[in-house]
Amino acid sequence: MPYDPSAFPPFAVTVDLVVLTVRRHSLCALAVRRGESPFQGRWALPGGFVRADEDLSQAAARELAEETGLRAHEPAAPAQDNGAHLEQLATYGDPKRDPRMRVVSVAHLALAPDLPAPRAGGDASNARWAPVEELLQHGGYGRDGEPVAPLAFDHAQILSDGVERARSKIEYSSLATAFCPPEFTVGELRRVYEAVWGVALDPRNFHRKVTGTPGFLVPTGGTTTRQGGRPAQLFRAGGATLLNPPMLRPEV
Amino acid sequence: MPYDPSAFPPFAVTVDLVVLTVRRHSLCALAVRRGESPFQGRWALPGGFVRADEDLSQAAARELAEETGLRAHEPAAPAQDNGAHLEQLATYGDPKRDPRMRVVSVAHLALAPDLPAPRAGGDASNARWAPVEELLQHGGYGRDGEPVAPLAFDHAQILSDGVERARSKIEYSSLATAFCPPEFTVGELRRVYEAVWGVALDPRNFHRKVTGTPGFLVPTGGTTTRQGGRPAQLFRAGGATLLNPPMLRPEV
DNA sequence: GTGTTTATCGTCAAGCAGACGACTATGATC
DNA sequence: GATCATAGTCGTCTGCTTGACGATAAACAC
Repeated sequence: MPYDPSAFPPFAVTVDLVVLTVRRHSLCALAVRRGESPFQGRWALPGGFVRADEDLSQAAARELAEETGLRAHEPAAPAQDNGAHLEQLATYGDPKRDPRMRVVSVAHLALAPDLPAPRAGGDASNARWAPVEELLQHGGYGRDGEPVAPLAFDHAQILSDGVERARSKIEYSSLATAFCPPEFTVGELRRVYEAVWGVALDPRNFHRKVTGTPGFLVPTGGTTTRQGGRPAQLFRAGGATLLNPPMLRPEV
Repeated sequence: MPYDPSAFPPFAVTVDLVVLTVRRHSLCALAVRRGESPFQGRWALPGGFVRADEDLSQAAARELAEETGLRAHEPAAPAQDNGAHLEQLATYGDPKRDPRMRVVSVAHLALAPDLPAPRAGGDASNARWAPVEELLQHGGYGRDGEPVAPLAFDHAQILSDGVERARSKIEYSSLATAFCPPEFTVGELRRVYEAVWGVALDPRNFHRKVTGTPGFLVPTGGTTTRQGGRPAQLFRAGGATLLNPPMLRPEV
């Protein structure tokens, strides 16, 4: 049976990125300022159209590289290099989500270690790392007193879903190491959990949990004092990707 | 800036459904036989094009109703009525996944109680409930000796992802009740877990766990002997949607 | 009545988590 | 150099949850 173009309505397909990192003890997301209508001048999640010959994950990795310079590695591969974790999040297709046309957006979630400065096509003033609470509180004010308008389109919903995915996934997987540099200390990993969950964790119990889980952390032999205080052992992420039993998120 | 149709390539967007139920102590999925090329005569997951004015979840609910007659309720709503649980699963967009054209499919996962007979547009011979292992083992043979060809398109991958989602989600949520009728016994719920996980669970420990979790099960006051043996209390699903601590899936 | 089936309650030991004391090793400050 | 602050690491104790499993209860089949 030949292909009948009239049998289906045409859609534009985009990828949007929730890029999360931990900066100054708080969970931050990458936001870019829109240069075009609609929502011109408003902050939005980075993203763009999927090309005709591209897979969705390829498109997400390309957008991630364009916005941050990060290479992505697939969920299967371990976080050995300095690339970012990238996984599909969810797809958003409300008919009215883009006033111009029918757009279906496949959102992806990227987790990266603390990065230098963002770049959006070389224009730093149009991209920034912002604490997720700041991006999600509609009508509040940012650190510099600038009024924070709601994110463009349905990006607040997407960001919220991405944050929730990250919060729940570090419970039962070793994904939190994606926020860390290749070598890190137990304390640095704990501060990642504390920033993502917004809670304080007991350093002693945390240390016992992560070092007692086989395959989670592999000591590299080195130590560091970059956090001050007593030198801490350096670890790499081990091969284990699933934490069983999971890390328990304290009740809030 | 006006809308420029040349700025993006057009896609067809479909929804595919992984409809799971528990029948005769085994996890089964709904499969339909394709009447058209490509993959004519092969089994596939039910699905169809998203209409021009439809949201993705609306399209999934419409397809579900067309194939099974089930009404869907959103994840937020409790499973009070006899509808099915429906949630978005993942999106598949490999450029070559459909040989005819560029199709992005937003797969959804539906969980339903054991149903009468399937109907695919009224044609029962072209729809069936099949154990998921049977649908996933490429080149095996079904119960009736009929050779089982691999599912069409990338539907084996989609089904596999849906089964894995269901298996993991009943660990930490009350989702297993979606496989049960509105009123059910602890034993029936246990057999759901056993079928989905493919393991045997201790009836006594299971009973202690589910009845000891506040808000998980609400006794209706009634009893039943439909399973034989001593009459069992009937329960409805309680308001709790998250199980904390989770039900532990035994190592296999 | 006896046996079978399923449901439900109880017991016990092992393991894990939360609370928290104690000690160690560095840099900063006086 | 002594003292202090900071951060890391090792233990201890208690309570809760789990897994294994014994025992009892209430139906049906014969």
